[in-house]
Amino acid sequence: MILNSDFFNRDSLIVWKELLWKKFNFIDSSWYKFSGIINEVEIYKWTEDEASHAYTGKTPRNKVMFETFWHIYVYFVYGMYNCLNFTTEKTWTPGAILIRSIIPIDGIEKMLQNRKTKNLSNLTNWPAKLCQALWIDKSLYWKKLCTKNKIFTEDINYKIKTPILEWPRIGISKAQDKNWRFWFKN
DNA sequence: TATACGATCACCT
DNA sequence: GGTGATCGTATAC
Repeated sequence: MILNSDFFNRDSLIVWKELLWKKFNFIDSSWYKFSGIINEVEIYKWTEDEASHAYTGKTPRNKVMFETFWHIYVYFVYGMYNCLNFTTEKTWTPGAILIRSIIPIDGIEKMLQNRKTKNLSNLTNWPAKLCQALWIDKSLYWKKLCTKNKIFTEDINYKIKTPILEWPRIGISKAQDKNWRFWFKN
């Protein structure tokens, strides 16, 4: 079952729980298919979250968080990396879930090529590595998560068996008291 | 118009 | 464990 607008049009603190163990699919411009199981996320939530890009208000970069849910928010960091987010929560309520890690399923050959590595365990297990492996960049900004756009999330009826771990988010200097990073071990 | 810095990673010791 | 790479964005002037 493909996850639709109703799935993302909810509180981020609810969406993340159901997003773990879902399958992320991305088919690139040459119809090459990538996919993987989402196993680590972080939540960025208005308005009480100082670490969120949306905290200080709407800007050209973050406006997709304000104006949509069920869409892609890609941003560029540290001069060389991209990070992938899904927007959540109703329009004008900016929320996003950062996809920090997936367990690769389809397209592993090309992921290895894109990342210039032979190390499987090092392939898609951090946000910027994930984008390198799948060649995700700002061209996906504001795309809707649906099959027509060849980028979507899918419920494949995995039952969560592994305990979910909560932890402070990574690489931020503000709002470190929030345990809004969630993941499970492979 | 100028400046400082970040939701990071790879490579070095 | 420490550091350099590298540039879009926000913010200050």
